[in-house]
Parts: sequence; C-alpha cells; structure tokens
Amino acid sequence: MGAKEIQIKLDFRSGLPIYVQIMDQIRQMVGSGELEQGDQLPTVRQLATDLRINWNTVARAYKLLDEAGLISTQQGRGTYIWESPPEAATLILRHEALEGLTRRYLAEVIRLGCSPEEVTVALEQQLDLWKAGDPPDETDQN
Amino acid sequence: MGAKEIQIKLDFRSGLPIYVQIMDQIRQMVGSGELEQGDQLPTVRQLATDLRINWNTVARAYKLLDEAGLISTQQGRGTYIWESPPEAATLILRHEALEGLTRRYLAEVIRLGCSPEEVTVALEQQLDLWKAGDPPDETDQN
DNA sequence: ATAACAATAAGACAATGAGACAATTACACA
DNA sequence: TGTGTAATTGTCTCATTGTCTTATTGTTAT
Repeated sequence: MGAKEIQIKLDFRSGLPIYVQIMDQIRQMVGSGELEQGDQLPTVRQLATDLRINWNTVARAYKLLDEAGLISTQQGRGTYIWESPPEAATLILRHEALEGLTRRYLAEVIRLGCSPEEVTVALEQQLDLWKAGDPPDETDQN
Repeated sequence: MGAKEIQIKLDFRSGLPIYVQIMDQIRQMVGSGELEQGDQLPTVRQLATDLRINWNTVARAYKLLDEAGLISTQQGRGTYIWESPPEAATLILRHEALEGLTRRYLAEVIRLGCSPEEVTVALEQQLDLWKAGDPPDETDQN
C-alpha cells in the first residue's frame, strides 16, 4: 500500500555483501531525511524482486536494522521506519550512514585499482575546495 | 539453475597448471561467443566434480578471471560472464574515474550534513583498515 | 639432499537462496 | 457483528555457493 518507493543500487562486484549495501543505503536515506519515521518500506519480497535477489537477503538487512533500532519489522504487517529519538540517536545514525558511504566509496575505488595514497590525495584536493566554499558537483553520473 | 553446460578438456600431462587451462578455455569461449554476458557458469563444485579435480582449483581459476574483469563471482549466488566494456573501462583514465567517484561521495556526504572534519576522520579510519590488509568489511552491527 | 616455490587439496566459514512456517490483515458471507 | 478462508508479510532452518587459511605434493635451484 503506502510503501515508499525507495531506490537502492546494488553493486555485485564491490565485494560488499548485498545485505550490507541495503543497510547502508537505508541508513543513508534516514540520515538525509529522505525517509521519515512512520514511512513504510517495501516488503521484503517486493524489494527483492525489484533488485532481482532473494527476499531472504532483504529480510536479513531488515532484521539487522530492526535489531539496531532503526526500523520496526512486524510479521504480517510490514516494515516501518522507527520513531527517531532526537539528537543523540540521529548523530549516531548520521555517523553510521557516513561510514556506509565511505565503505562503498572505498570498495569502488579499490576495484578501480587505486592505492590508498591516491585516494588520500584525491579526497584532500576536493575537501580543500569544499572548505573554500565551493561545494562539489551534485550531478549524479552513474 | 540455468548454469550453462560448458565443455572443458584438461590435459594433465601438458605441464600447464589446471587452473590456467580452465582460464584459457573460458576466455576462448567468451571470445568465440559461445559464452555471452550474463551466462551463468557451473559452480566451482559442479565443474570440479565433472573434471574430477578439487573445487578449490576451479575457484582459483574463477577468482583470477574475476580479477581480470571477465567474469563476476558472487558468494552464495554463483559465477556469471561479465559484460566486458572493451573501451569504456580502458579509455577512461583511472584518475578521472577516481575524481568522479570522490566527487559523488562528497556530494552524498554533504547531503547527510557531515562536516569536512568528520569525513576526514571516517575515511582515515577505513583507510587504515585497508592498509592493514583488512578488506573494508563490516562486522559492527550489534 | 634440501630449501624454496608453485600447484593442488582439505576444511572451516560467510553470503545467498529455497521452502516451510507463523502472525497479521483483508474480505466474503452468514 | 462475527467468523472462516485466503492473501500478505516477516521468521526460521537448512542447502548451496564462493572465500579464506592452512596443509600437502611435486618440481626446481643450490
């Protein structure tokens, strides 16, 4: 019914487990406000067919997020974003989302064959631009 | 399931390592069009019993072909012929790709509302893991 | 001989898939 | 209003599949 349509992108070659990729991206959506408390997530079967994976893999991601307190999975009812206790929890959540993004970024970069030093240089370059007040390009070139 | 039945002939007296023979013949099948992108290869255990060898030897061949970009091995899912972008991957300079990934990473991070300092910390944390030899994997879901 | 190295094997392990199952909801019908 | 049946949804258990670490075997250089 009112399940929010969310967009999750999987990278089967990143080396990151699928369920971790799902967890990371849901955390990110909550952290950025794209998902709010009370929003219903797609059912495990729906999201699974969308992503062409087994729904048990989605179920695992949901279950772990549930145990982490981010969402509420209810057998027979569905899965919902859990009410977010203010401040402290959102800080933690944002931090987790940042970790997830970083993890994915590094996985992609490693696959590219870059060295840690190259990554450090590339990032500091653009970080400097950012600090100087020039926000990075927002265009998603996937 | 839909694993393509492929025919591989081993010559145990040729002096060529088994895993090299497997790699060569799969490469050849892809080159001749006998195997196309998306085709599922037999599992390491299936092909191994067919050839009467240890499945770790097949796994080795698959892993090397994966790193070479020819196939995609996915734990728990199987092994598939990977789309080979003959030009895209090689023409794009790694440096440009790195910059693009970094730009996208920072854009998403900004959407989360993180500060440059947070990003630096998060990245260096996982970079240290990387340098220490650990692949950037996650075991923190408590 | 023996040390060093590559190829292969063995086994534990993690990620994913498949199917039966239980809780909840929706709805027809009395 | 109540009830029974089917559909929906998450849970549980186990098999499948690739990964990793370590041991064994065979070859080669010293």
